Amino acid sequence: MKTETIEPGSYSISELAQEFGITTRAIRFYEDKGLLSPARRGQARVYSPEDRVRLMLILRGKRLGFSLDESREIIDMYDPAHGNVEQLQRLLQYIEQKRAQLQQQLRDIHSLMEELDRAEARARAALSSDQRKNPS
Amino acid sequence: MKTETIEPGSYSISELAQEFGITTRAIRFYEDKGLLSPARRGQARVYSPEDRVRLMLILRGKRLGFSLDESREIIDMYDPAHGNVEQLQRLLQYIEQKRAQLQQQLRDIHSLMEELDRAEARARAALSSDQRKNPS
DNA sequence: GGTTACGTTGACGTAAACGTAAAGCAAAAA
DNA sequence: TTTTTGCTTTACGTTTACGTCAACGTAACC
Repeated sequence: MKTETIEPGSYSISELAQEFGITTRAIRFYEDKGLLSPARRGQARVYSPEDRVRLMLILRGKRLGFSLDESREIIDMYDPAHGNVEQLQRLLQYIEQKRAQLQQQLRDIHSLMEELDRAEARARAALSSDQRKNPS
Repeated sequence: MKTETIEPGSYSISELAQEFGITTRAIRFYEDKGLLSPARRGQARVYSPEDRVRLMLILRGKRLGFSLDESREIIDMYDPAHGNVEQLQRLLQYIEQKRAQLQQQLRDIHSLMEELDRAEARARAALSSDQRKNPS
C-alpha cells in the first residue's frame, strides 16, 4: 500500500521531493538556509500547505536564476514583518530594484527568443537543402 | 593620458572588463571554459567586436540564470558548424526546449511582478497609516 | 634606466548549492 | 518479532564561477 499522509493538508519530505522532482537533501538544505521551517511530528518533518507554497517560490526563484538568499528576501517580503517606516522605505526600494531586474530579464528573453527564431529558420533551411541533396 | 586602443575595433581585456563591470579574471575564465578565443598581440589578448558580442551574450545568459555551459551551447548555435541532418534535428529539439524554458521564465516573471505590485501596495498602505499615526 | 602600468600564467582559496555515503531511530509490515 | 521503509543527523565530497595573491614579462613614462 502507498504511504498516505496522516493529516490531510500536510506533506512528508519525500512527498514534496517527488512532487517537485528534487531531492530531500535539497529541501533540508533550504531549511538549513532559513527558507523553510516545517513542523515536527516526533523527529520527522511535517510540511504544511504554506511550507509547500514557500518551496514553490524557492523553485520559481531558481528558474529565474535567483540565489537562495534572493529567494529568501522575496519570500520574506510577503509576511508583514516590516513595522517601521525605514524598513518599509527599503522594502519599496528593493521592490523597485527587483522590478527593474525582471524587466531586464524580459528584454533578454525577447532578444534570445528572436535569435532562437532565426536559428530555427537557418536550421530548417539547411535541412531542406540537405533533403534536396539526399532525398529519401 | 588614457590608454587608447591601438587598432580601432579591438579591445584590451581591461577595456572590456570596465565596460561590462566585470573582472579580467572572469573574462579569462570564460576563455578557459571555451566561450571566448581572442587573438593575441604578442602575449596580450586582443578582443574583436565579435568577441565583444560573445561576451555580451555570456552576460545576458548570466542574467537569465544560465550556466556557462548553457551559454556556450546557445552561442555555438549561431555559427553554422552543424553540417549533418542529425545535428540539425538535435539543434531544432534544443531550440524548442530552450523556447519552453523561456516561456516558463516569462510566466514566472509575470507572477512575480504581480506579487511585487501587491507587496508595494501593502507597503504603501502601511506607510500611509504610519503617517497618520505619526504625522510630521 | 628605474619605476609605473598593464598584461601574462599558475595556483590556491572560496561561496553557493547541493550530492553522497554513513550510522542510527522509529513506525509499520511481514 | 524481525525486517523493511522512511526519516533523521553528521560529515565529507563535488561542481560552478570566479577571487586573490604571487611571480614574472613588457612597454611606456620620467
